[in-house]
Amino acid sequence: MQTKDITKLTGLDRETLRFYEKKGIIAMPNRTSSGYREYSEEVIDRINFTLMAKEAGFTLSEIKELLNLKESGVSCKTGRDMALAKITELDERMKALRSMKKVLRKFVSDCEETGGANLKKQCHLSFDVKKMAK
Amino acid sequence: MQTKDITKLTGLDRETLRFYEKKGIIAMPNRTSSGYREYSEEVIDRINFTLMAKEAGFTLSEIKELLNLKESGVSCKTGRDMALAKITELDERMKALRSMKKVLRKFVSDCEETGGANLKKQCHLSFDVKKMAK
DNA sequence: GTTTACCTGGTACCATGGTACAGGCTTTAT
DNA sequence: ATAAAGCCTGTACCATGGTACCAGGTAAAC
Repeated sequence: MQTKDITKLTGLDRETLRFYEKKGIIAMPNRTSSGYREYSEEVIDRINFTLMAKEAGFTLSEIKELLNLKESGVSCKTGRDMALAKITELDERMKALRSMKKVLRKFVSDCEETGGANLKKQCHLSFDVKKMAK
Repeated sequence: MQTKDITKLTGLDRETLRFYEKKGIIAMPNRTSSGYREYSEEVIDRINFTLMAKEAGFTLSEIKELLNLKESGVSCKTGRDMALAKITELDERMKALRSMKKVLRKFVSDCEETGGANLKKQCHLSFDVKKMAK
């Protein structure tokens, strides 16, 4: 598979692909005799993982670390501990997502009650996070 | 309340506070006769909201937009639609968090089965997102 | 056999979200 | 009254995560 195929399958563009290669997210692929990159299927999974992890709020260097756990020769216990720490982070982030969603839903329902009046009058986002978190 | 008080209550430092002011996240506060900033309580809520929204994956300019919905004179319907769009984004993001968590938990349990062997041997993160999403 | 699409490396540029001075005034503590 | 702590504006700098362009080589289609 060549660059073009990967861009089609992942939605990433050529430049981003090269950028991820430089950052160690994807391995340096084999080359054809003329120097073109020849990717294996595996890269697709790595990229999909990367996109998901990014959406989940991880940075590229965290993602790289996770992707390379296998090759890094780190002990199983260390790897496990890292994963557990990431899970804790995810739980924190989920809490924020839920609070945020609650705030937005409240806003939407306030809006609907006014039946289209100007926002100034009745609807407003409550920023009192402590109250909303309850 | 002065700068110092706000930094104590929010954990943000002075520079970041000024940065948020410049970005329109927090309003330009009143000043004492000597030019010192004098904040009202409201700013605390705005900052807490901002921190939560950031954790939930929103950018500062999205956060600004949300915080200023009230003052922006936008119609209720428009505001409502914006909020609904954000909720959809949050749902997408939550899906990514859940997939990610599943991947990490699988990894942890693989690790535990090996009883401390080297990572290379038995544990590995599955990057096959499609498979994991099931 | 040439046009067109695609690839190469290299470098420069961009926005976002801060962080770090510098140089100077104000307030508080000793 | 003088030092330390705090605040002011302004500018410069930083990392992250890309994006865009350049000059040229390659490959496929017509």
